[in-house]
Amino acid sequence: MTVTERKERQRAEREQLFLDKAAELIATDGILQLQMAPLAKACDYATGTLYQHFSSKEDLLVALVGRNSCHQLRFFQGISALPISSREKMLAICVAENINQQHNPSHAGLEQYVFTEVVWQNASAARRQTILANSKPLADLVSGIVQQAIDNKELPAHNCDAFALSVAPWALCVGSNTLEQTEGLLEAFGGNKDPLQRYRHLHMLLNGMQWQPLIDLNDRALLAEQIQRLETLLKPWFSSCNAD
Amino acid sequence: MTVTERKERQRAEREQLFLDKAAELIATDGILQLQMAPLAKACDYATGTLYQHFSSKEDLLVALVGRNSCHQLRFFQGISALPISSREKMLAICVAENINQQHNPSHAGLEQYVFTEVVWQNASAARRQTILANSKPLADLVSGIVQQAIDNKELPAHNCDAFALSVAPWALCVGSNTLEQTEGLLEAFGGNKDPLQRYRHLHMLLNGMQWQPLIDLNDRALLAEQIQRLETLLKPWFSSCNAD
DNA sequence: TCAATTTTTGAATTGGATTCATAATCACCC
DNA sequence: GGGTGATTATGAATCCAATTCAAAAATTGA
Repeated sequence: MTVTERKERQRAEREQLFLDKAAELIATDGILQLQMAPLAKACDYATGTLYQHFSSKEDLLVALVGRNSCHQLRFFQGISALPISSREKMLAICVAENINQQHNPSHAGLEQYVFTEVVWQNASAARRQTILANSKPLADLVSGIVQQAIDNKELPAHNCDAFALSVAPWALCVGSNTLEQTEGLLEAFGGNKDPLQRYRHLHMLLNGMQWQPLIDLNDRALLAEQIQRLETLLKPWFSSCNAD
Repeated sequence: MTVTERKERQRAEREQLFLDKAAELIATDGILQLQMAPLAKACDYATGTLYQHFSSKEDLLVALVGRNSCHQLRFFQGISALPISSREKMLAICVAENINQQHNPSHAGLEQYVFTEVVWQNASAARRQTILANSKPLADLVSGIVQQAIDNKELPAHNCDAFALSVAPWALCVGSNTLEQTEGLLEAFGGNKDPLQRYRHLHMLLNGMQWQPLIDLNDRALLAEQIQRLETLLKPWFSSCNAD
């Protein structure tokens, strides 16, 4: 059925167009300002057409986050293959997320918003299913790094499976994002302006997991150098992942 | 001005009524279903009256979270005074948050929602200011526990101030909540049904911070016993804090 | 008791998401 | 090439709930 295939492809292309434009509008005006009718108009389609792709505005937002996680997957796969220690890979994942957020500042806020009950429940079940399925390889990849560390005896299993262990750094990253994202929060409590702080905290956690090699938490220069090195390593690769 | 005072008091009482009823409606029907007009009606006031207290629906939601953090403060102050080690106090804070969430399941979701850009920016600046000011003593209290640990040489300062250190467990708790909150997320990746997992992760972090006494992460029975003990200790105190 | 002032009221307005009857396009067949 | 039924796109109309605001009610002070 070559006709059906073509239609399907065109449909998929249009969906990408909608998502591209939505991302663009969000980047310039903020999530708050995103409206369905103007978005459709900006893509030269009618409002109704937009609704043939997304069952609701929330559904579109979830789709947007889902697409980003596909990009992240390729990016993260590259990290997994890097010739660095398993512990550094885990750190690199975190650095990668940060690069991604610097490249697209509204994304962090969008992600936080999308996993909110209000938005999540208003997206279609199919869309939720899709984003979970898309994210699975990502979670597996991180679990894989943990498993590798366990197999290499760099990390004791602590009676947990690799996924359960991988949740700890994941939660820490998510939490750090949330706190930094909320405007005025950290400032109101005690001026946290150090962008390396989250990495210091992550290292604390990794040390606590006994993930070898342990690092000296007092050595700020070492941490700065390490993050600098990872960023330099990752940024070109990030650009190449986003070039298509 | 006794007249002005009385008016002010009545106004404050009405505000509490609105908040109580809103919490009740959210608890039964979910955040999604909360509507301003029915809420006002349920309190036997006109819609417009509601808007004399809250500049928008988002403003009301932020107020709701703010009020809860006042309750938490008294609860946490009790913890701070408990005759247990500083490390256990930090753990107890986390347990306390969980008790609070079990007692009021919609609260975790609400909190996540409220600190979202979309909601946060739609609340009035005054309200944001209030919640930050209300939360400050809470943050100070936690920082105080950290400081106490440093002073007692139970915790090395790692070149950071107490607040910066306290952000690490805070972020981990926030992140754990977010992940658990998102329906289907952890289930889709690898069945995490262990309610103690978050505490195990916290202990990993605290071990990594070198917060004495270090605990054996493999000893599940010990962890279960410790959490059990803290819950038993905290629950009566929680009830007495919510009894007024 | 009355007039000025403050507060409350809830119907009307508004903004924007979503729908759906109609029009256009397409795929297929003669 | 044109006719036909099926599929898809359109955007004005609908709907829903947040928000406003002119009028009514209550309060205050004289």
